[in-house]
Amino acid sequence: MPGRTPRKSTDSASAQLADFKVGVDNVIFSVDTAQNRLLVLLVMRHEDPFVGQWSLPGTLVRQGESLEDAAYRVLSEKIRVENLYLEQLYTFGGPNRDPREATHSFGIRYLTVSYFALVRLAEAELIADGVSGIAWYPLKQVPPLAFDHNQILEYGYRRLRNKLEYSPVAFEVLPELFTLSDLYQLYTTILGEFSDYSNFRSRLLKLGFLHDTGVKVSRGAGRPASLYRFDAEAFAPYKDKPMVFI
Amino acid sequence: MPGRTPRKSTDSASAQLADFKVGVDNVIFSVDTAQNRLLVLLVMRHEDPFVGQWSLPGTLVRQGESLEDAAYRVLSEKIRVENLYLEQLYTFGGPNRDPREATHSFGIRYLTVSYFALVRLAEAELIADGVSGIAWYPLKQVPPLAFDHNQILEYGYRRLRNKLEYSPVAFEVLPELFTLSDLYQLYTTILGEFSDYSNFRSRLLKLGFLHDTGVKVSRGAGRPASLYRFDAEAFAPYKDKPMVFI
DNA sequence: GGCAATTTTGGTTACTCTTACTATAATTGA
DNA sequence: TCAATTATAGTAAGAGTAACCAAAATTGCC
Repeated sequence: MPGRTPRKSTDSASAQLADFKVGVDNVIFSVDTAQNRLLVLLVMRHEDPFVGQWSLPGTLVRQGESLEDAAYRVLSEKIRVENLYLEQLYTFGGPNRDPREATHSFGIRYLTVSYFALVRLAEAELIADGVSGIAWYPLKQVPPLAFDHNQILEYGYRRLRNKLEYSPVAFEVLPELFTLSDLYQLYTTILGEFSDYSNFRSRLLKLGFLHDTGVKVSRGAGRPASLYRFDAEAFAPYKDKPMVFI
Repeated sequence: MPGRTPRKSTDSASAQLADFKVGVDNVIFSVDTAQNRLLVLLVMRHEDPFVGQWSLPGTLVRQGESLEDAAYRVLSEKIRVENLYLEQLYTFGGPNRDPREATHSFGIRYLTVSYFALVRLAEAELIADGVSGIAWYPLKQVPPLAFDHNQILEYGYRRLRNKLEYSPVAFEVLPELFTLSDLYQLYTTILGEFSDYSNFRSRLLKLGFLHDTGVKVSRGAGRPASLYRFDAEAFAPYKDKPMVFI
């Protein structure tokens, strides 16, 4: 398209195109039902930019590798996990978001595609190799992170709050068996106070996708609670419907 | 981190990293209230891969340019528009999604960050420069597109349907002044039958963010309808609340 | 063992919202 | 002027919600 680009440059566009390295960074959440805390997985950096600082687990994308493959690869390098929920979050690609852009060769940009993941704490075994620091951090205690990772984390947390309201992601982070109180605590710690416990119970139970196993557990004082299990099949009718789990 | 990469390769990671060109592609929706059709903006390709085929308006990202800037740049090259809603949609970056990866130099990958935009038809003047084909296509009549753009479009359409249910994006595509029937038609053409018109009216009106201008318009037979205006301030209380506009 | 505190569970009641439907008003076209 | 059409208004039954309350089953302490 000759003669119409509104910028300070020639029309042979390739002259001014940016070259990119592409990374993926994972925001991996879990919950500690015992202590009732939302956790996020962080890793210590051992390489050049931001050495010694905590960061989201990420990697650069390799030749022939899809973005999602790369996301799974980092994950599998850090934790051994049975089930996990993974979805793409947001892409950060502005100039100057990575210090390597300035130091390295000429004009390379660093773009990152962030992914959002949920895992069950009990099923996620951290891979400690002696060298790399890796830890579940309570969200409230997350330190300043490398790169723009605090921003990415904030983005992931927003996504978590949204998804919690109208999709059954709660059951991706809760243990396989959980009490209704666990479920309620999860909602309140993430969304804040939002409903009476008693009403929450009856609403959820009426929907019919929580099955009472009959097993009772006692945690400290009080009447023992029933352990429930999420029934994905029974949930199916609500899939893709605009339903709100307040 | 020496000695732990589970792949067929050396540890000096940079050897196997992919190099990327990054593009943005816009899924731009509007509605024709007269004919009651959902429209998407397509452009004819004049360059090498997929010459002569329709595609989403897109471009490659330039040096120093942010992703969003690039999205706005394409947009402003194609249409002159007063207001517009723009948000990032999804990033497609798998290998082999662009034929140039095979033909061009060694190992370059093409990644695209897609954006989702809504504009008012009356306020969007298409920029015809004699050369480039550009057109509003009714969604149902979209032909096979270049690259994986049909997939991106499908993704954008899904986003539109979702957003329509719990956010006031309808007022981004409707004209400034609209009748309640316009609004209802928009919802039904995009979401399908979902509610009685009478109930839809009273529900929306009770929420209090639609202001009756008092002006009446007559379109063919039937009683003239009032023109309404969306009041963003009055809507504010519902912002970020899990409210469904079914 | 008994009692208080605690937590789960199962309600009740008033109120709001939704749904399905009916009726009336104001226009156009024949 | 009348029929068709579209907008607007309202109503009644039923479903769902919110704010409570009470009983049941445990722990911990005396």
